[in-house]
Amino acid sequence: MNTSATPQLRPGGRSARVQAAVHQAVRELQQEDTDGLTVPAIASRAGVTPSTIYRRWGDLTQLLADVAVEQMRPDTAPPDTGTYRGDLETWLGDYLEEIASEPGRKMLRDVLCTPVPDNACRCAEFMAQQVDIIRERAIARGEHVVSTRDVIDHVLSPLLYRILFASEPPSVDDLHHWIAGVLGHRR
Amino acid sequence: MNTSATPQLRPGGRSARVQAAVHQAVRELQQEDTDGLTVPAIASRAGVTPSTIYRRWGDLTQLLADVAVEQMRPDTAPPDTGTYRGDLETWLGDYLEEIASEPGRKMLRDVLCTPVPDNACRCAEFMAQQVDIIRERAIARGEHVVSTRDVIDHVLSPLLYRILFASEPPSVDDLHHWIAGVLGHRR
DNA sequence: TCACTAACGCAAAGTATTTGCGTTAGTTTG
DNA sequence: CAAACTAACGCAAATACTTTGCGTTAGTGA
Repeated sequence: MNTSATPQLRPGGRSARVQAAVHQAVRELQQEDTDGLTVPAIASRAGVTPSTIYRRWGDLTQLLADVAVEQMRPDTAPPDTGTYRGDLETWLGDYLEEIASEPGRKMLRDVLCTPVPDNACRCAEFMAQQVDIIRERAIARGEHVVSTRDVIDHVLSPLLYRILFASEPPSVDDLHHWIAGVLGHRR
Repeated sequence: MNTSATPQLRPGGRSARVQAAVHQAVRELQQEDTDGLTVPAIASRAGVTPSTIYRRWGDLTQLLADVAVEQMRPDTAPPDTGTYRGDLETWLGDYLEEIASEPGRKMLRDVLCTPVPDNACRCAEFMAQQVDIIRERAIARGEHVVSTRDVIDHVLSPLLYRILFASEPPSVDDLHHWIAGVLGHRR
């Protein structure tokens, strides 16, 4: 029932090994089978029994959400292009490309579809962190910056709205237009 | 397998009655049971067999998405408060309250969690229609308006982003701030 | 080392999902 | 209007997934 990734180290805890095996099994099967992604299949691949997965994650959707959140965790800081605007355009461009792809959209759905909102929050924190890194770097350069909140409200939000609700993902031009918008008006 | 609501009228089609019964059963059970919302339960309540539902909708998630989309369809035009800003603040305020509630968030999840993106698109169209009605009314009054696209990008998008990804829904002040933002800057 | 606790494996029981086949209802054609 | 046609439906058997009780095992603290 523990959907979080933080293992509580009480007497009988043995979480790390099983969690790693199950997560890896999910990632592998997601690439191969595309379709037959079931708890028994994951359990078999991970070398555990289905009941282990059910007891630990509850059901398939929560396991998939857990895996998706981990895959969304940034593994590196946004590339430094030398300017605030350049950093935003580059990182958000890469992010757009990644999240607009079919596996990317699947990951987003996996995260959003769990009844517990915690997973989506963690993704939001990841994204805010990246925007913050870009912002701090710009401040160190002496550039004029806007709040991370404004970047999220007026660039990341429309970007994700389009990907989730529209039939076509936003273009890079849309993205640059939104960035120009937040950089243009003050606060 | 026909997940859309438009019934194609070929020889053996008999869709309308069963669809209505199943949709109503889902809505009833969603209020009562909260939890035991299964295909067999829905089928029993609707007076059909489970196989009917599986053949027609594929699985529970697609059925729930279909029902959620129908519940999101606006039944009335946004109230006319006399001004563009007032109409936006009132309709978006009501919308925020509705969609930030637990059943509202559940509906959003149901719509977004289906692999076929068609459902979410229809919801986006519903929302755009409402914003457009408000806009046309303002134009008829001779008011200065902004594009529906800008309202969606800079008001609706952050609103939905917060509801989906943040731990707290946006406040009415946030909403008014976003509306003031789009009404303030040109285009 | 020993006691303790939570997680795990196993297997049986309980549900949900899929599928083949016969039947029924709605549509089109003559 | 009647006959032919087609897709959806009901039924029931087969399959697959999920839940649960109980004994065992591995990690933790004393």
